[in-house]
Amino acid sequence: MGRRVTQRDIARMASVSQATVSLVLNGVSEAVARIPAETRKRVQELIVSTGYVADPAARSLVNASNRILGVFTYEPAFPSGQADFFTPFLFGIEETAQNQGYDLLLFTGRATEADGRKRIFHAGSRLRMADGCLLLGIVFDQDELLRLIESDYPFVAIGRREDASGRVPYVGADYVTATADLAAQAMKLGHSQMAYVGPVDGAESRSDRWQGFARAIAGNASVVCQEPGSGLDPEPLLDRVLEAGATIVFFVELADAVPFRDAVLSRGLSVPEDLSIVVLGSHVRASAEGIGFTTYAVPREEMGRQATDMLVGIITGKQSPQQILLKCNQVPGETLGPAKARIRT
Amino acid sequence: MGRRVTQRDIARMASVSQATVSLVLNGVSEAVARIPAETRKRVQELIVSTGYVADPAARSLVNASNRILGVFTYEPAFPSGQADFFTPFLFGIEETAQNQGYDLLLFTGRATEADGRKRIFHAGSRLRMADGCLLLGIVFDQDELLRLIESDYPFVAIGRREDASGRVPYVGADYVTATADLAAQAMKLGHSQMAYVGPVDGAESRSDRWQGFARAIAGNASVVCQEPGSGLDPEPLLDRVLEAGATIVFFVELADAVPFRDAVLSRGLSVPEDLSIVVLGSHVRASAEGIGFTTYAVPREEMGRQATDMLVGIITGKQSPQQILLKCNQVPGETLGPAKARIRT
DNA sequence: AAATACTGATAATACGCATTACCAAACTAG
DNA sequence: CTAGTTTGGTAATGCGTATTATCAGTATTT
Repeated sequence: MGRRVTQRDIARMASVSQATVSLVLNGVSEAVARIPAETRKRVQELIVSTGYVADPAARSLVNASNRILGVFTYEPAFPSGQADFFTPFLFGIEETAQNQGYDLLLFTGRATEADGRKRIFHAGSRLRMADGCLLLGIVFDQDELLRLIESDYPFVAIGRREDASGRVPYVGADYVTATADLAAQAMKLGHSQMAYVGPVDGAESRSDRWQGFARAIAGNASVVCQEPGSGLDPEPLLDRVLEAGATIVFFVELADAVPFRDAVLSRGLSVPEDLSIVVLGSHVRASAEGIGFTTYAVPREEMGRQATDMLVGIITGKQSPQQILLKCNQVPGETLGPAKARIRT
Repeated sequence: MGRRVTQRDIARMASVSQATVSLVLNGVSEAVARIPAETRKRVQELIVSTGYVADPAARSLVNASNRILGVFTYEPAFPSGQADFFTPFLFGIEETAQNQGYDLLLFTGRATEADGRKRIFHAGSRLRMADGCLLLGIVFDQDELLRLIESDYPFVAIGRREDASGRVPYVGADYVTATADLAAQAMKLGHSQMAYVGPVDGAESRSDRWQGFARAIAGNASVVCQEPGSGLDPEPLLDRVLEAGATIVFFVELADAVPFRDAVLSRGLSVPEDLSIVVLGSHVRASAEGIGFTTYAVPREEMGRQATDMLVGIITGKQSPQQILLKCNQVPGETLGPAKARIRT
């Protein structure tokens, strides 16, 4: 490749000094440096015609902004499994970055041999090429969060993070309230024997659901069956659920709910007449899949948008780091109905 | 931002020079600089204990490379409509970039007021932040391609491009052969009256399909019906197809084929007994949608991978720009069957 | 005519790192 | 004792940019 054009090249062409080019480029006010309109214009034109762009490396050496937002995903960003999980966030991020005039730098860093996780900090990390960074993922690394905070590097997490003694700026989804609302709705419909399929602790997004659920039913309904979820065989699961006398099943993962529903139907039972099914959060896709599960929509695009806005605000100093929870909208669906006297099998 | 540890800090602590720290850090061989094991160890320990990481900006200033690959999409990258189109490419690109140790810079640039298209070159373009660039999209801008080539900037297009007098490096899909194969297969099954739904010119990917199709059937079968496709009302389309006496319909867009098939079925006809349907290319998703259309798979991930590899090769000077077409694998499906005496309606 | 103010720049410097040329001291060979 | 060699480093430099102090020349005021 023919060497990149530098300010010196432009300076030579315009018969001025490199300093002048820099001053024109950054449009400094008359107060700090006087450059007559004529010279200014001459340099400007060279800049445009050569397609010159300041080298981000050199700029960040002298502590200037690059109009680049970093995006780091703890789990591999694209590889298929995660695809549907991350892409909605990226939609929102890209849209907002575009509006704000920032480009996106996707950190691809490889997973370490040690624990198979990606690391933000590692020899050769290009984190500082970006003016700030968005963090996505299910599970975060504590030490890295601390280090980010201590180094005062602008960043925003997507998803609630109570790590690092609560100093992590984030835009999350209010799983607690949304889940509690669904549970309350179920109780109003007469359900008192409930099953819950999914993890009850671990990442915030998991434990929040369980807590919202547990608090809502406290005293007025009981959990007769609780399973960890994720790839369970639907048939034995259904056996246990019916055995326990549950009239409704709450699923954390849509992926678990789909085969379960099939199992219910193929056993001659109907949903929600005989058994109600509720999914705790899903993306827009869920409704497009044909089956109208009762659930709530996690506003992933909007989370991406607001996180990006917040990050830009922090970078430009117009906003201080915050912690925001967005409301999840209820999706009525067709799988939640009134409780019915239990059919013992 | 609290100042970070630099090589100078470490040098002071270890009572050596900054140069020595750099030499130890990069583990240069004895041949180029002799550092006794003792000193080496002392410095190493300081590096570890301080958690020092070389500033990527300073590093790339020296190496004249940013280890960043740009990604430019002519159509908006993520916004939902295009989502499923671009993401498979991005999977492959991300995977390979990661393996090669490059990060990805997504150019978000806005569409111009004038024609609603995005531009690579515009005031403030950060193209040159990347060491090279991947180009995605259906329709490219001729002038910009020329400018890229003339400026000797490393880039690779995804999808065949015959613009700019054939000097565009690309990794494309062999639509011609794949389409011709399907057409030949159809003829072997006795089809001679064919319908073709989709554009016959415009972008290479469109015209390639038509040409592969037209050449394959030349003389031995005839096109009794040709429609532009894209959001056609399926009912009238079906009328015209049957009217014309076609025994098979080729669709460029899966999105057109799905409602068409529904229309056929709801009219009491069966596929492929009464009418065969073939889709000219689709992503992996197609098969997962439940309906097993006869088609061929465009290897989008692989295109992304090979394009990225080529780009890195060009940047590092280990490879010269090339033009590559990848084979599309046939997907047998269940919608292509033997031709049958036509039912006149 | 001398002092002062303004104009239009530029030279110099720092940022953090990699790299090369060079050097003083210790050691060895003759 | 001198010349050469090896050891263990260091000083200097450049990468491309932003920024500040400075300056030569011209215009204006006293």
